[in-house]
Amino acid sequence: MLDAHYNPKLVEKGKYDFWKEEGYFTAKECEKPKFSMVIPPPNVTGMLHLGHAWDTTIQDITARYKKAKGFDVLWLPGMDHAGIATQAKVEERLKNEGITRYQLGRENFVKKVWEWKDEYAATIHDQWKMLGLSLDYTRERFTLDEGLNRAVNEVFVSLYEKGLIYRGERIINWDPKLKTALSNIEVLHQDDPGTFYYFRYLLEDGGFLSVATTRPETMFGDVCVVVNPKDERYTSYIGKKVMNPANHEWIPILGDDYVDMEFGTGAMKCTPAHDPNDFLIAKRHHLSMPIILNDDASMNERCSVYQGMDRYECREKLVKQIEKEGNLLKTEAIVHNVGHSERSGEVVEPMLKKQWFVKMTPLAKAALKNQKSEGKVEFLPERFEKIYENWMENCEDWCISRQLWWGHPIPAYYHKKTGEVVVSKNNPGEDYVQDEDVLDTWFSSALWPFSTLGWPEKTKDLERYFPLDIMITAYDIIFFWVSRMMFQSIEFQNVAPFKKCLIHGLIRDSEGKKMSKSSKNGVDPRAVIEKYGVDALRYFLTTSTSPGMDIRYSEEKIQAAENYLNKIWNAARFILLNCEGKEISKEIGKNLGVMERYILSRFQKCVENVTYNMEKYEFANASTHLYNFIYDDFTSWYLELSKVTLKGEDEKKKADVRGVCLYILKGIILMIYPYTPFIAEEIYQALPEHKKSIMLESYPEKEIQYVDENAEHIVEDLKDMIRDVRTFKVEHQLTPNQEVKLKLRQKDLSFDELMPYLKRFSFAKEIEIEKENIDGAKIYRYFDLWIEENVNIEEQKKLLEKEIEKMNQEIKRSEGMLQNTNFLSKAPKEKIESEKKKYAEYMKKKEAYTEQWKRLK
RNA sequence: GGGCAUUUAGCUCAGCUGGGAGAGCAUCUGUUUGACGUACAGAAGGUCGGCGGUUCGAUCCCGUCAGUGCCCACCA
Repeated sequence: MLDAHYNPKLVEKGKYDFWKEEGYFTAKECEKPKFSMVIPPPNVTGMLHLGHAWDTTIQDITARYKKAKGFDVLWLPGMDHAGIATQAKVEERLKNEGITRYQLGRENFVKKVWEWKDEYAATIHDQWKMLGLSLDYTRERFTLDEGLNRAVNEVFVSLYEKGLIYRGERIINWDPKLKTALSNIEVLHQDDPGTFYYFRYLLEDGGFLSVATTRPETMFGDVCVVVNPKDERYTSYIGKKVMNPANHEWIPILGDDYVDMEFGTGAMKCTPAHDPNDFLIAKRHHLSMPIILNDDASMNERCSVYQGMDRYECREKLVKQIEKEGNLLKTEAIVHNVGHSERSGEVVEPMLKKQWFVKMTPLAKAALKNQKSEGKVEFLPERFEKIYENWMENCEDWCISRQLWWGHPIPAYYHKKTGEVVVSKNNPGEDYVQDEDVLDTWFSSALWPFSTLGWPEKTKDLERYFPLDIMITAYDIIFFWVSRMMFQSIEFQNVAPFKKCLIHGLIRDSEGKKMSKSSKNGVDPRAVIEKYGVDALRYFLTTSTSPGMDIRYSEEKIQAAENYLNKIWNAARFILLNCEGKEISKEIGKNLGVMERYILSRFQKCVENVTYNMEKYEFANASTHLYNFIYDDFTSWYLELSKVTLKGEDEKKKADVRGVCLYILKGIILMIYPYTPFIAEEIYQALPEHKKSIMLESYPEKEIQYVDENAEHIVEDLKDMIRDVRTFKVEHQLTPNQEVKLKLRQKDLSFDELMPYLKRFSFAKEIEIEKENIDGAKIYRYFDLWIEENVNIEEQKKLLEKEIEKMNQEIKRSEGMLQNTNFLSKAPKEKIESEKKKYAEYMKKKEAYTEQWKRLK
């Protein structure tokens, strides 16, 4: 028997290991249709946060639901080596020990990172377990494992051979702290305050040009000043020379359409090696491209006395020097967009460097074309498709080489003497050295949907489970990951990697701010689980918002979830207590009482609504339907009403009630099970008849033979009556259990079966049924319910007047519609019919109230 | 500068193709009814951001204005 109180800790204990050991998480080739997904591999950089918990719980619900629906479900787990992020963490740890990675050397450093990886993989496993994720551990992968490395090399070599990967010298984003190149999307742009400096550039034949910049230190790398050839102010200067006030070199004035005449002074300095636009201008005009920064963003040997100085220190000192020389015209405080490294936060420096790139145009084109075909990926919600496409349409070549040690080595080899480049899966020989860089982490993550299934081998798993049925992830990595999985899969598998893509939002703190380490507003899932249990956390995460929207963390809601689970727990306990050792009808549905017919019918509708929403991945809607059924129909009404029978003498009826209760209880816990598997399993195991685990059960199906509209109507009427009596008591300051006398006028409805219920729930001493009009002053409402108690006539009248006024308003509204010829001619038939019905209902009620009002003398 | 989303009860949010405004929490009143006080019964609370338009009818569709949040973008 279930304990008297729901205790999440006791309930959760041992279940995960049980499921895992029984092999319930393992996908098997079998007769069933397959349903496959892969976990977005978490970085091995640290703890999982609430965002992970949310993302994985949605997936777990999906996996468990599909399994219960009869699918052979594969949910493949794994982790990401997270190149930059992990390396940075390990370096930081070493720094605390006073060691740098250079002191360790590459090999030893990488060994240290593997140690780190093992440590954090263990933590992540613990957290997956804590969350109850039904992951197929027999197929777990790591982005840096051997098999995935084969996939990476295969893809790299293939793309290179197709001309879709190239090595080239271009302006890339340089992170001076981590000393590596970054791709465009690893740079976060933010508005920072800055200064716009206006300098005097002396002309060779007298006079000067005013040129403005926010980065004076880059002037050491300037090769010209550019003006728009259409700019009449400057046309005569083109071809002449000006003096760079930083290094006093004479540089030419060129004309180029790129320059915006409206902006600044209309004359722009050009630093080809440190600005993407300047780079393009320099290319057009065949100019030199001097680099002036070292890898740590200090000034290099081209910068005279500033050599070795940090870029900002140089900026400050240089401006002072120029000012001293009388060439600083003015300064202006501005706010401008500055790129920061996503990982280190450092201001990114655009730099001319030789790197490896993926040529995006052909790949993006194919991906976009696929989205217009039958094989398109269905985004949920739909709007994210546009965001994805928009990015695909505008993306630039992807810089994939990183100057790191932790990651997939680039399968490119250089001849020691000739420098010849060989791109190959194997080392071409002793005369060659391998490229020292590694690949962007996302290069390997992009292959995740098929590399984890064994590709490039033709494995059974790949054949059976690919493409995936759904990908579930947050909107902040659509560009990083979703888009890249798409074009790689289309390129190498000729098909999109998944059929659907369910996008969810981000979790925010209770104030609505993004959770982050720096603002220290992060909530540790483990603390929440400790306090409320994982089922409550899972329920909160998956029912608090609609698809695509952010969640605001709310401890109150988690508390509410726990209360809800306690409610289910107690309902189950009540039912089981009443069934223990008693006779239970096996076959329900025959000669049932009206209450049982009612609740069975309501339950079918609940199953229908829940299933409908589960299929659409509308987990919040599905849970709301279930919640309403459980709270209102089942526990607040049916279980209370059923006590009438259970306390009675009729053994057959009692057995029926027990049978119905068990049937519905089982259905309820099967529907709540994907959300809250632990409590569901616990209750399931307590059922008189059950399999070894709830994981072997099937999802409830709607059973049409139990739908009974008539029973629903009858019981709704009864509920109305009971509510009326309750309200009456409150309004007259009677205690709820105050005994009253009821008289009611029997009309078309047969109340006989309802009498015991009405009596018990109204605390009626007696109920008199009048065939005719009743002559009396104590009348209550339209059910023709008379309540003989100390009724304040004036108050009663007022209440009735209020009701009548309400009805009048409804009638007025309804009449307005029904007398409107346009409505009658244009509105759908059903609308008109239902409106007519409503109208009749209002009239009937009004009439009854009015009649009663008249009796109140 | 583009784009996406959002504005509904004190708070957090639902509201499914236009047809009588909902939930949870909070508030107030009452309840030792034998599953649950982590509960039960009731109550109060909203000009659905503003203004136009379409429609017989708009929280819902269109336009516009305003507030909020986010994403993208090479303006020195």
